[in-house]
Amino acid sequence: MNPSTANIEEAILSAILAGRINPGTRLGEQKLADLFGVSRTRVREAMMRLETRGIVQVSARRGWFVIEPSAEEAREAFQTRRVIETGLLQTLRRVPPEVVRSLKEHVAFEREAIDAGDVQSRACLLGDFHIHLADALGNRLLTEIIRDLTARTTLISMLYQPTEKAEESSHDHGDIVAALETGDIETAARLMDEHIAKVEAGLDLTAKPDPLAGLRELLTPSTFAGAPPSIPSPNPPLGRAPSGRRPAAPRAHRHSSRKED
Amino acid sequence: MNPSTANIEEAILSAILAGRINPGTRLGEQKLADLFGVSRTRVREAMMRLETRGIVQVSARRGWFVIEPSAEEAREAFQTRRVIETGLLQTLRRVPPEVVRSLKEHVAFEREAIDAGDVQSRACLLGDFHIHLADALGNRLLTEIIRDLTARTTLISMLYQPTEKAEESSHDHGDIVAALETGDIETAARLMDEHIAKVEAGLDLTAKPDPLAGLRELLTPSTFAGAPPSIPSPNPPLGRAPSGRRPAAPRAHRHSSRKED
DNA sequence: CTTACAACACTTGTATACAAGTTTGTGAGC
DNA sequence: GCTCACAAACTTGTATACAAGTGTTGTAAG
Repeated sequence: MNPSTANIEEAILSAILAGRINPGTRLGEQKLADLFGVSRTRVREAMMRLETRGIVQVSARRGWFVIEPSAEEAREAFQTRRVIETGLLQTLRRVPPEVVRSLKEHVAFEREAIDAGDVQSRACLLGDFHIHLADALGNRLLTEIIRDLTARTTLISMLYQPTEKAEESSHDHGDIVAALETGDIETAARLMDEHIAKVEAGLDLTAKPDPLAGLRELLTPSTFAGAPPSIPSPNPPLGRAPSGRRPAAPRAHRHSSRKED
Repeated sequence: MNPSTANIEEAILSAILAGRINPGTRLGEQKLADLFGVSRTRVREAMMRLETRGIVQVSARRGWFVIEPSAEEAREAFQTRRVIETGLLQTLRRVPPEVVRSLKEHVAFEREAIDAGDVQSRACLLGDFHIHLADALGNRLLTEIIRDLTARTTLISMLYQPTEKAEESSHDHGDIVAALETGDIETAARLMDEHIAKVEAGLDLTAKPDPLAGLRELLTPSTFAGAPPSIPSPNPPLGRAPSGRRPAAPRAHRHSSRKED
């Protein structure tokens, strides 16, 4: 089968929603072209579409990178989600019983994944809850918008969230569904607002994302004996670059390895 | 200067927001490339970006067309706007005085354009009101979303609106601003909901958009003697001024479906 | 040992050529 | 006169070649 640009787009987006692709990841055109068995042209199309959806960014002649939202952009994304999702709930006059059932089922799946410790499924399901909720309105346009926003906030969480609070989120989801079941839309909207605000508050937006995070992650887990004694450690809050942020290069600048022994 | 893809994108989008480009207009790659003095590649990029934003659609090997939303899609677009814009207002806790002043000024401009009979400015300003309002939050992401949605509903209005009710819309805008000025956010949100609902209700979504509208429009205004006796005109008269300017794509070339006779 | 510099490999940006499909125009046959 | 078949013109789809930068690395001077 010959993957279309939509396939490529979708593959990347769902990988992001599932948390398999980190923010800042470089997505080389040629690599992707080889991977999907098409020419660069198609990959480029997909990347440009993803760029207009706010998922990736291009750095001129350096490559395509999964976005690394700044603190300001993170705030905007969460505010946008609060605006849209509370507005959505308030528009929902009544929730059909089968939708409630479907949502309850979804929350049950969340719990399952959490209990099983399945990190991948867990992240995917937690984001999917909001998409499913949007589906309740049956508005494809709105669902699409929320889907893109969810991808964005998922990436933000990966950048700034010190610890995942999956259980708490799932609990919130359960409360929202419960309110919907009793028909108390107003409460559901309030709970949603608080839920999103809570997720945002759980982030550490003051901490500049570590430009070496990718490398560090690649190196630390391999705890075999031959590894260097200690990676310098997640540094204390270092001063932020004053003028503009550079799209973090995935590879280290140069290893001025002054290791002290 | 060499127009970038963003320039092309923006040129087309603002032409749509200003009502200079009708839904269904064909946008040929080569024509646009010649017009902007670039190769097809750049035009293609711009079109694909606009496609992901829901502004144009491609019909395989036939061309790019400005979207002609179906009745169902129209409903979705208006519902989405209601959800987002009421949500936005409710998020707005207080409105800074200078924003209120700016909005009042904007409404004054609307009135001016309406009184002057400037159809082009009028349509542009009426849509721009909502974009300005979104600006009040200072959330660029949300503003961008609303901008795209406004483009979409502008096109829908061109397709389905039998008569423009510019004065009424501008009046509604004034009421909303007045409510904001007194700090009565709740009322502002309600007014906005009613306003958008009213605009939607003013459409005739039951009427299938005339696939020959473009052609008919091009032919009817020329009321010279030698013209064919009468264009069949299956629909009640649509009174759109010819405004003999030529759009970006000179040919309004429609895919003619089967005609009833 | 550090630093400056130049060459190199690699990536995206853009145009162009050709393939594939659609619409339009033309003429033969009835 | 009308319909149908077929060819020509035109349009988008896709790949490829080359141009233009960017970051890295090797090397030599201080």
